[in-house]
Amino acid sequence: MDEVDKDKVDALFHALADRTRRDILRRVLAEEHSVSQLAAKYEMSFAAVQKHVGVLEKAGLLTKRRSGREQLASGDVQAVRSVAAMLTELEHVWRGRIARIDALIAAELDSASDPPQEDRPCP
Amino acid sequence: MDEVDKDKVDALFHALADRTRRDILRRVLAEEHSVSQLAAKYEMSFAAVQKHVGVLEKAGLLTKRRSGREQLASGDVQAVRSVAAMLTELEHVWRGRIARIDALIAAELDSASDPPQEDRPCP
DNA sequence: TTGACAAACAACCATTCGGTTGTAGGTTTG
DNA sequence: CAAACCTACAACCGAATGGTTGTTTGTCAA
Repeated sequence: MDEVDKDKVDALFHALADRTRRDILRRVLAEEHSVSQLAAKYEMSFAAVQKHVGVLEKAGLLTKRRSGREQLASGDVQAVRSVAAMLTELEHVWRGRIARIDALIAAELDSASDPPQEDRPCP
Repeated sequence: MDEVDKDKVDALFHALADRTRRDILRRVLAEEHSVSQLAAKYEMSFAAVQKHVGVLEKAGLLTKRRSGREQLASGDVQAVRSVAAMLTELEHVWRGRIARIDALIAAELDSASDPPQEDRPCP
């Protein structure tokens, strides 16, 4: 994976690592909102919400479009999917481990049913 | 959602928002590793890697088990799945928006094929 | 028993983060 | 035009983050 890609992934997860930003993302995925509309929903300054929107935008999780004097934010489901895909890939890594463990167990069972071997004078 | 849950989610995404931690998680999902084994893979101090492992552990993304003088870390795929599930839920929110838009369009097409209405003296 | 290795933990430092206030510019509306 | 509104942005502040070094404790091996 490229350095730039890693920066992108860092930005995506970091953007999602704040509850206010996750809430904003949920709203703009469900419907377009102006920054003011969003700011009205939270007990913090307009500038703070504006910054959160900026972080989500830089991460690519949301896009803005101008409409008169308002800036309308809309969630980008593709970016959300790309994050989900990374986690799925991690799950595949785990599946590989389980597959290897299963193979080991199978090999052990096999050898247990094998004909007696020369180095087994134990009992 | 509970406050404690939000703390948990914050911790999960924050833990994933660092490339070194994502790499560590990939390794321990594929196979158990001692902290020393992990530390050997990165160009940073043992203590730094130890901290990263600690962050992943607190987030619930990995568990440690003692073996002699080593501490073996193993990835928890359930935690990874829970994060993926949250993103899927976000995608569902977006689907709801699309469904509503489709409904609107359908309604508009319907009214276009409706019999002429009283307030349409335009042409 | 004495080293050598693995881990935990504390203290410190520079940077980033999440929040604030204040100022300035573009757009509607009266 | 003037007033109100929406947004952008800079400067600042306390807290958290990611890294370092150093010390301590527990475990294995010679």
